Amino acid sequence: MATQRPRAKRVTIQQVAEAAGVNRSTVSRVFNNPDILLEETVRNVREVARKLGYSPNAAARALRTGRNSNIALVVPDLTNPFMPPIALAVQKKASAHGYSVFIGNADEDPSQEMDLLRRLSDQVAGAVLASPRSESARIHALAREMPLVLINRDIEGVPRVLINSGQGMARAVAHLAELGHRRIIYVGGPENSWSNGQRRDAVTQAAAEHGVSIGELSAGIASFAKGVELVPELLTRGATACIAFDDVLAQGICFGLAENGLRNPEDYSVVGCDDILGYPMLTTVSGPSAVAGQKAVDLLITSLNAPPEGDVRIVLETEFVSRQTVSVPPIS
Amino acid sequence: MATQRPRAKRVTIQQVAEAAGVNRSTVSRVFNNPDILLEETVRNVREVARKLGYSPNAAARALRTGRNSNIALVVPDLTNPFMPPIALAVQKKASAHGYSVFIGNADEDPSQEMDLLRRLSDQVAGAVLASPRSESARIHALAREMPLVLINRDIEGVPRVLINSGQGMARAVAHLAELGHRRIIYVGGPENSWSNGQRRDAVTQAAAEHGVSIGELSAGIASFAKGVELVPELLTRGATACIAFDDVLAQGICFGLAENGLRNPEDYSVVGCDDILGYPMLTTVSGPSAVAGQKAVDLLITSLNAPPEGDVRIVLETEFVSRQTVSVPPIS
DNA sequence: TTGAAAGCGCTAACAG
DNA sequence: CTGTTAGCGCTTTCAA
Repeated sequence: MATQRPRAKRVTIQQVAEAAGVNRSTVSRVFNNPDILLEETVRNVREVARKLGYSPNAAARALRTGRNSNIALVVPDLTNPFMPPIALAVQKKASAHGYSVFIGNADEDPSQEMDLLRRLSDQVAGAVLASPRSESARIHALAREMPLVLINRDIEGVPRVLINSGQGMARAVAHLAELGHRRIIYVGGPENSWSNGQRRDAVTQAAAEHGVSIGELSAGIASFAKGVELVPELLTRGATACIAFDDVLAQGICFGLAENGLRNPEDYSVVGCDDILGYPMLTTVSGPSAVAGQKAVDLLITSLNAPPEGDVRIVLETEFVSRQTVSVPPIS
Repeated sequence: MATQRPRAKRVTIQQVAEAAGVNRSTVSRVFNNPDILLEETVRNVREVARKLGYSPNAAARALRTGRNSNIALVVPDLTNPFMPPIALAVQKKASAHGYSVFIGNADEDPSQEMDLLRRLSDQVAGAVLASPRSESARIHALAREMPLVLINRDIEGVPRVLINSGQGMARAVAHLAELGHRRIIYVGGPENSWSNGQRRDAVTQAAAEHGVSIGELSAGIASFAKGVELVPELLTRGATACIAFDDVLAQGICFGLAENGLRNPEDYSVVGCDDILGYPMLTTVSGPSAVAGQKAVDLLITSLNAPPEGDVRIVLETEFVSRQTVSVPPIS
C-alpha cells in the first residue's frame, strides 16, 4: 500500500453531536444503545445524523471495541460450481445480520488457507471455512484464535455444518443395483476432502449391502478435464457404471465417454453429486448447499456472542435425483 | 452486533518496541518506511516482531491514516457462472497487491448494489463493480465518493474493463449464415446490462451485413429455467437458430428444445456466450474473464495512488468457438 | 537516524 | 437519562 490518494472527508460523530446540541457519547448511544435514551433525543439525533449523512467509522469502532462486523469466507476453489451457492448464502445471511464478508480463495492449498485467515484475522469477527483442506490440528489451533465454523469438514470441537451425501449416495448405489449393474466404480475427488471420504465410504458400504462389486479411481482435483482424461483408465476397470465425487467430474466423464465412442447412458451409466444443474440431465445427489451456508453464518454469529456449549454438529441430508445419465447396463 | 465475545489479545506495537528497546515510532517505521532506518535496527525489530507474532492492527492503521487495504467486489449474481472466474481473479490479484476483498451480491438489484457499496465504503479503498445494473448517474456519483472500476459497463469518465463480445457474436452470425440459416433470433438477457445491449447490437448489425433476418426475444434475467420456459415462444418466431445472451440461457434453451421434441442441433441451432464450459458441447463466444478481473484490480490499485489521467477504457476481445450445438438448418 | 507527542473517531466506565 | 473523560493501536509531524 503506497501513499494512497486521500478520500473525501467523512462526517464524524463530533459534528453530529454539535449539530444536535448533545455530547458525542449521546450520539454514540443513539447508534449502539438507543433504549436507554429519551425517545425524543434519539429521534432528534437520528434526524441530524441522516441530514449530515453520518455513519459510524468502522475502523474507529473496531479499534475502540476490539470487535467488528466482518466475517471471512474461505473456499478451496470459487470456480467449483458447488461453492457459489454457498458463498451467496453466506453473504446474504451475513448481510441480514449486519455483517460484511471477505472472500478468500485458497486454491485447494492448505497453506494458502491459513495465510488468508491470518491476513484477515484482525479484520473479522470469525470465519466460515468451506471444505477446508488443512490438517485438522491446524484448524483446531486456528479455532482457538478466532471463532470458526466449518462446512463439510468434520472436526470434533469445531462447530460445523455437514451435508451428508452418504444417504443420497447409498440410494444411488441401490438404484444402480436395481437396474442390474453388478460392478460400479467410485471416481474420487480431492484426497483431503471430508466429502470425498464420506462419499467413498457410503458407496463402498452400500455396494456391499447390495452385493455389488466396487472399484475405485481417484481424480485428485475434481475438474471437467480430469474427468475426460480419466475415462480410458475407467473403462479398464470392468464396470458398467460409475459414481463420481461431484457433478463437474461426472460431466467430464460423460464427455470423455462420448470421445471414446461410448453412449451415455446406454453403454455406461454415470452418477454425479451436488446437483450443479449446469448439465441438467445428470443423475446426481442433491444437497441443500444454500442452507448449509445460512446455518454456518447463524452458527458463527451466535458463537460470537456466546461460545457454543458442547460439540456443535449440524447434519443436512441429501437426496438421490434420477435423471438421464443412468440406465440399465448394456447386454454384454 | 450485540456484545461480542472478546477475542484473544493481540501483540501491540508498544510491546514490540519495549522488547526491542526502541520507540513505537521506530517499529512503525520498520513496517512502513524501513529505508530511512539503520539496517541493523530494521533487522533487530523484525526479528523481535516475528518472535512475538506481531502484525499491525488494521483498524488502528486505518483510523490513523484514513486508508486501508481492502477493496469491494460487487456482482449482480455470484451463481451466474460468468462471475466466479472474475471473482477468483479479482481476489488473487488483490491478494498479490496486499489487498483483501469484500464480496457483495446485489441480486440483480440496483438498489442493493448501492446499499452494499455504502455499507462497505468506509472499509475499502475502492471497488470493482462487475456488470453493475445501477443507473449510470448513480454510478458516476459513487465514483466521486470512492475509486471505482467497472467490468462490462461502459460509462464515460469511470475506469472500465470491457469484454467485447461484439466481435465473437459477429463471427457467430457469420458462421450461421454460412451454414445456410436465413433467420436467427437473439434471446436477450438483463435489460439494463451493458453486455446485453452490446451483444444485441452486434448480432443485429452482423445479421444485416449477411442478409440474415433477425428476431428478438427477451428473457430478462438469464437463467436456465427462463431458457426452458422461453422455448415455445421461441419456436413461434420462425427461425432455425438462436443466439442467446449467455451460456446459461443457451443451455436452458437446448433443454427446452428437447422437451419440445426438437433435436439440437439437427432441428434448431443454438449459440451461447461466455464459454462457461458446464455444458461442454455448447457453441459459444469465449472471453477472457479472468484477465478482465485482473486488469480491473490493477486499474483500481493504480488509481488509488494516482487518479487516472483521461478516460480509461480497456477493451478485451472475444472469439467464436464452434462446438456441437450448431449445424446446417433442417430441410424445410 | 531515532524519540516524543499528538490525535484519528469512537465507546464505555464513571459521575452526576 | 446524559456529560466527562480516557484511551484503543497506530502513524506522522516536529525536534533532537
